[in-house]
Parts: sequence; structure tokens; C-alpha cells
Amino acid sequence: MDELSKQYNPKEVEDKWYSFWQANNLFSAKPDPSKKPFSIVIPPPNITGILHMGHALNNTIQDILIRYQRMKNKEALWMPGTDHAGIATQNVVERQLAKESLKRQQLGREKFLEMVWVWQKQYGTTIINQLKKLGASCDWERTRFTLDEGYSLAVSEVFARLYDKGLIYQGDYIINWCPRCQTALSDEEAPHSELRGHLYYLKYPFKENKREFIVVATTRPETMLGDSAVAVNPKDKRYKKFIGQALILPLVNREIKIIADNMVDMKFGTGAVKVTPAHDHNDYLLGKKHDLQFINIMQPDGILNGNAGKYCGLDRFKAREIVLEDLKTRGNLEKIVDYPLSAGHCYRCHTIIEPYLSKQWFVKMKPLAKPAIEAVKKGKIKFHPSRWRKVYLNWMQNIGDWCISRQIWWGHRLPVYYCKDCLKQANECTVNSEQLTEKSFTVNSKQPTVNKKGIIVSKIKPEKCPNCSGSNIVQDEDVLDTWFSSWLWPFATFGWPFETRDERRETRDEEDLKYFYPTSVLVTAPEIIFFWVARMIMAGLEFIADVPFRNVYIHGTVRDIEGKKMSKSLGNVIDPLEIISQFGADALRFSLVSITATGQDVFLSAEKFQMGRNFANKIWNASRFILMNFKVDALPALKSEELNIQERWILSRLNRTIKNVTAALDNFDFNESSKLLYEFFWHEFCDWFIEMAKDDCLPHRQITKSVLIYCLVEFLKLLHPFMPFISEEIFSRLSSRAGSIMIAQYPVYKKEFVDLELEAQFDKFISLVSRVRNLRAKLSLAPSQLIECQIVGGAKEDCEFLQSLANKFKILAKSSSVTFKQSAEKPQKAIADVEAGFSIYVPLSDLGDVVEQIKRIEKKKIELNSLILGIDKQLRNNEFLKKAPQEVVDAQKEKLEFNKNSLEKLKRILDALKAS
RNA sequence: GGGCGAUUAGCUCAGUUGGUUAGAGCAUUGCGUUUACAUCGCAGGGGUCACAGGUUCAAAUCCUGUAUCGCCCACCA
Repeated sequence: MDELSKQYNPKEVEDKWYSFWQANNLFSAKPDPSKKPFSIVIPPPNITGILHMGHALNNTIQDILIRYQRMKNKEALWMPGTDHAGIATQNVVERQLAKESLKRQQLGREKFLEMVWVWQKQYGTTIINQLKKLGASCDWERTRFTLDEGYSLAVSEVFARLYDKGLIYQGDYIINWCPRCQTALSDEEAPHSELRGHLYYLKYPFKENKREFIVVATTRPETMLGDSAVAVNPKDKRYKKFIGQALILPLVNREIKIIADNMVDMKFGTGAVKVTPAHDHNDYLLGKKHDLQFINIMQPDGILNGNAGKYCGLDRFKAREIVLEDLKTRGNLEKIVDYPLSAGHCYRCHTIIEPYLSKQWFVKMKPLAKPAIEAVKKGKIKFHPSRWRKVYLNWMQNIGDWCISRQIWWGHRLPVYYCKDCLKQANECTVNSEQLTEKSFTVNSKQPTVNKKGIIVSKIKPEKCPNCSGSNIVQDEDVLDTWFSSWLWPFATFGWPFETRDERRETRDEEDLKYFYPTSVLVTAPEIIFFWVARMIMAGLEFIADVPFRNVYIHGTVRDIEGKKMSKSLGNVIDPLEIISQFGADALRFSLVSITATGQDVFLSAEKFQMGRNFANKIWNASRFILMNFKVDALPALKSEELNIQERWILSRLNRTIKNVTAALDNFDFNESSKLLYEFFWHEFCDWFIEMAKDDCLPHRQITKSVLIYCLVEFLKLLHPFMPFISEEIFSRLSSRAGSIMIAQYPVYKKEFVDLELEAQFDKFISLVSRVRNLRAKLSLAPSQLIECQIVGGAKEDCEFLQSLANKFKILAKSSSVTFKQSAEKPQKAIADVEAGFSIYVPLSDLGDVVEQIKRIEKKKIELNSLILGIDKQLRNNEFLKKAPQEVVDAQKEKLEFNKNSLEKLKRILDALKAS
């Protein structure tokens, strides 16, 4: 065996094993009727993405689950892939263009898309390679991309089906418009955030009496250019008399009416509100209701248009300044007050969104939401932690329609075509889908649909209009919201609707979907519950008639040490790749998981990863010790009758660790399971068992070696899902013939090894060793100075038990001799302490500070006294005796007895100390 | 305006269905290279579990309220 270095060096290990796993196809999964499936679809990262800590946490958790289940002999599939991320990707490429002072419009759609594809080929797999660094055991051969040919078919199929069902419609609405990205956004894509704004009070003069005004309050004064009314509450006594009267809109000199609507809040502002139907959601509703004029004053890029008169050509914010100036000059500005307001911001570029009137495509969500609500209510999908269930249900119950069209180029173009001829004579066009020939539209599920306006929805571009046979057909310019493809992820990744075959895999077909769907668990962050999780549930139920996953595990958001979300713009990012290169992927994974309480946000700093690094190093060195001392081959079996106390103890602890880790993992309690592993390995196996095994290292006790190696191997298997690389490296050195640890049998809990009584006795041993060590420290004894220990008290069995460990005790507590007796004469010239119900006597050293020891014991006495008082009081309480369960009462009685006993011993020791 | 989460050691956080001496990691103090490991070992110090009430024989844990911080949702111009 080659020499092992004193320090674990992840760099030498990680890439090697990752290649090995891939070369041996250990990540691949295919339907196997003899095994149970376990599947996860990855939340597809954006192709623009680079691995951040959120990904690291998210994918570590998934990998733990997958590796765990794989070792438990499930057919474990982790389906990978990436998301085309429409707006984000387009922005990246546009920024690139901007460096050459180019705009996408100058290139044209086709040229531009070519560029994006080139970019995608070059950079789109960056994040995949980074996931591999993390150790992710995805079935990479299956890697999908939401803009793949097959996947795109699924998207069109879904659009067509929903359209046929009447769930997709086109409409004029006020939508969230990003003037920078120049596209519509869904409500979810335009989160609101606080702004320090102002409330401007504008004076609108009456037509009949220009010296009288109505004052309206607004936060966006420039929109007054598009006002077509002023609204008041009909119950408002101040304004009742003015209803129906005309005002003159300042600057524009348009005549507008005063209307009444009880939507108006009398208490806000002046109680009179300007109405701009084309630029505000509420005003839009008012406009529809009261048949007002819709005056659009803005171009898509946020610059005012011809309707804005002399303000045409100004940016919306510049226009605000100038409008205000002009109003002020003319005396139409009453006052300005500071006012915090919240406005929607583009989730991609953070530009303030503009409520904008335009024609967009929508999905009716209510009918889709209904079964999705039911499914969760019936427990077909479980949220972990469960509180997210309520969040989900609440959103679903109040769901609004989904704006799915985007005015960008990178994405799935709407499968919507217009027959220009038919559109011209829309009134006469009354074709229904039956009149279409099957030949011209190969759609396997449904006929393409033509509505009477000459709109054709078809998965493939129709050559002729099914109605007029004309070829004057154009496709809708818009593309679909990225999430309109992501919501199909759990089944579209399997090839649904199965019109194309993936050459790379022979087995990819309906069988895969049948076998792996519904997936077992979805692991994701809370930010995308609405964007993605909820919509996947709806899509799964609608198109596959089953839920897409049985469990949703929501982990926390990764934040920096100050609680801020990590983001590049804040400059507070801790780069996982940096951590991997510094500490190793295993250290990153283990640290992340052990500091992440279920569902709580994670506050990170680089130092926290030292914990994982140190743990890896500890594992490395303990293994190194074992490998250096023992030949691994030809180990004797573990015969229980041959095991000594410490061996039985560690096997008991091991098996309880197996049980607890397994239970924690089954419960998605990753932080708990990692802590159990850490505690067992470091503070039980290393601190006690290896230490005790050291003088058993000689050939005379083969079985100790067996236990050491057995425990190590079982531990490594438990560890593997968390720290795949180091566990594989050591495993391979321990058992070169056994193959990869990845496919080793996961440890099985063996009850016959568990002995709780023994563990309790062993705890006493540990406490006594620690106490003697403590006494030594107090006495400032040199390590070389061995002492005689007398330990007195306890039950007979305990004394016998401890006596049989006397040799170990001597080594661990640096004693020349030790005796354990139930009672004995108090030694002369001894210093003492009480621990675990025993009195401990060690010879009084001349160096020893008796005064110090007396102080210590005094303090202990006081503590013990108050404890005894407390328990005593409780035991004299009749209510307690009557109402508490008997075992609690008994336990307290026992405790009282025990502590009284200890107190007695302390007192005697104190007397002796004082006497000396 | 609603909803959710957090508040425990100097710092970052655990603490499962209430059970009486509240744990870990880091930091800190003292000692220490005993042939796995100084990315280490041994020992120690450090907490009225945010606050106020309540339920209970018993509360960090359950209930109510308050405060502070954070997140999510909502069309108050």
C-alpha cells in the first residue's frame, strides 16, 4: 500500500473518482421491475447560471437522497438538465452585443438567435460541469434542455391542448411591462419592493369655473397625460355635488368627467383619484366599467409617445420632472409629500415595471388549480417542512390568470399562426377544426384549432390556411414564458409526448415515464414555489393525470453572515468552487448540510467550511491509522462471544447510529443525520474506541482489528451520501475487490448488537476517566507522572464492569493502578472528587493546590444542594405524585437518592481535604 | 393590511410528541507533540432559553399578548 499523507488532499482524489463513477456507468438508471424506483428531477439551472451556494445546497441534498436510495437498492434516477431561461439568457447576449454597440433589432431575429445558440453551446454547460465538481450523481446521459427539439414539442403540445380546452386566450390587459427588457412579465416575475417616493397633489380646474379645482393625489404624475377621468366615491359628501361635471386636464387641456365609483377610498389622499385606464391596473378596471378613453402615452421602451403632446420623446422619469415643473409653473401643483410606495421590479434587470396596456396570451388557472389543490389536501403530495403546504394552498386558492407571452426572441415561439386573409374578413370566417385535413397538420393528439378570427394553433407551421387555403400565414412573434416550459419538466424530460426518440438511450420511452413517474421528491428553494412547484403540480395532473412528485422538500435560502441574500451585485458571494478548491467538495457538502436546519435559512461565512474539512481530515487520519497497522485481508468474523466490552460498546453505538441516521434521512432531516455521523465517528469511534484499541493493535487480538475495520466500513457507507469522494477513496483502499462504495449495500441496523445497559455502564467509565483527567489537570501533573486511583461506590455490577476495564482505565487516565470497590477505607493523604456516584481518590501531590480543589468542591456542593432541594420539593408535592406518570416519579426518586448519596460523599471528601 | 419564520453561550446555530443538571461548532482559558491526526489531544470557563402574562404537578418546549429582526403575499392612487 502506498504511503498515505498526514493530511487529506481532496484534489488528488475527487476528479479521479468522479471519472471512475462515470466510466463505470454508476449514475445511470433504467426501469428495472425487480427494484423499486426512486427518482428526482433536478431543478434545471439556468444556462446563464454559475454555481452558487444555493445550487450547492440544493444539489447536495438531492445527491444525498439519490446516493442513499441507490445504496438501499432502489433504482435511483436523478434526471439532470438545464433551463433556457428566456429573459436572462437574452439579456446576457444582448449585453455582449452592446459592447459592440449593437442592438438585437439590428441583427434581426434569426441572426440573433443564432448568436444565442452559439453562446449556449459555449457556456450553457458550465453549470453542469460545476455540478460534477460537487459530486452530483445525475444520469448525465439523460441531460435535457428546455429548448431541445423534443422538449419543444411537448411545449407546443401543451399549448395546443390548453387552447383546445379553452384555457388559453388572448386579451388586452394591463400587464407588467419591463421597458428595459421590453416584454410582458407575469405577476410573479415582477415582485414589489419599497421605494422612497412622493405623493403629488395635483389641481384639476373645473371647466365651468377655472378658478375652482379638484385636487387629486398621485405617485406617478406623468401619467396624468393619459387621464380620462377623475373618480370619487359616490358616498363622499365633499364631492357628491360634482359628479358628472367636467374638468380640464392641465397641460393637455382635455376635458374629463368626474365619475363615481365605490372602489375609491375616501380616506386616501384627497378622496379624488385621477383615472389613467391605459397605465394603471385599477384605472383599467374603472375605464372598462365606465367606458372611458384608453390613452396610451408611452412607447414600449418607456419613452412617451405622440399622445403625450409636447412631452413626446421624453423618458418616463424625465417626463415626470418636466410635467411637475410645468404644473408648478401653472399653479396646478398643490403640494408634494414624501410617501413610501411599492412598485414592481423586473426580476431579471430590476427596472421599475410599467403597468402597460397590451395584447397578451393568458392561461386560465382556476380550472387547473382545482385538482392541484385537492391533491395536496388529500396528502398525495407532502411538503417538508409542512408549513409550506399552507403557503401553497393559499396562493392556489387565490390564483390569477397567467400571462404567458413574452416579447423576446429567445424561447419557445407561440404555436400560433395567423391567416392574414382570414383575419381581414374575420366576420365571414367560420371554420371549425373538423374541416381541417389531417394531412397538412400532423398532430398526434388533437386537431389544430382555427377560431373564427383566423387564428390557427398548431404544433407545426401550417402551409395553407385550413380555412381559405391561402398561404398568407404568419406566426405570432411572441415567445412563451420560460416557466411555461419548466412546468412540464417532470414528464417532458422523459420524452413526453413521445414523438421523437432520443438516440442516446434505447430505453427512453413511455416505459421510463411509467416507471419513474411520479418522482419521489422535489428539492427546491421557497422562492420558486409559485413559479415552478405549484405549476408543475397543475401540469402533472392535467397532462399525466398524476402528481409529479410525492414529496416536496423546501430548504432555506442561502444568505451571507449578515442575513442578506447572496448576490453578485452585493459582492457577498461565497463561491462554492472556491471552497471546493480550498477545502474539497466533501467538506463543502458536509458543512452545508450540517449547518442547515430543516427549512431555515442558512447564514454562511467561509470559515464554516473548516468544520467539514477538519472532519474529512479526521476520517482520513483515523483510516490511515487503521490501514497502517492492519492488513485488511483475512479478518476473523465477529463472534459475539469473543467480543470484549469496548467492542460490544462500539458495535452497539454503531448500530444505533445506523438506525438513527437512517431514520433522520427518511425524515429529510439532513442536519440531524450529519451530526449523528460526526458525533459517532469523532467522539465515540476515534476518541474512545481507537484509543482503547491502540494497545490491542498487536497480533494477539485479531478481533479488535475486525471490529475496527467493520466499524470503519459501515461508517463509510453511512457517510458516502454526504461525503462521496473520501468515503470512496478509503473504501477502495480497505477493500479493493469490493467495487465502488456507491453500490455497496447500505448498512442494516442489527438489533442484536445493541446493548443499552452496556452503553450506560460505559458512560460511567467515560465520566470517571474524564474526572481523573480533570483532577490531574487541576493538580498540574506531568503526563509522565502516573497516579494510583481508588474509585469507591456504585453498584456491584458497575464495579465489576469497571474493574474489567481497569487496564484501559490505566492507560486513558494515566494511572499506575486503579481499583473499583463498592466500599473501602478512605485513603490517607488523598485528594478526591465525586463523579457518576463514585468517589474518586488520587494521591495528594505536593504540587497540588488543595485550596483550589476545596473551592471547586464547595461550588459543586452548592449546586448539588439546590438540585436536591428542587427534587425534594417536587417529591413532597402531592399533585406531582398524583398526576405525574409513575416512571417519572420513580426516576425522580432515584435521582434524589443518587444525588443525596453524592452529596454525602462530597461532604466527606471536603472534610478530609480541610483536615489535611 | 394579511401570513410565515426567528429571538437559546462572545459568534453561528441544534434542541423531535412538555419531565426538572439546556447541547454542538467556532471563538476563548490552561496543559500537552503519548508512534492516526496541531486541519490534533486533554481539561476548563461561559446561558434567569427576547419580554410579560397564562395553562400544567412540571414550560426553552403549549396558549395569549408585547418588542425587535427577517421573509412572503396584497391593485391604496
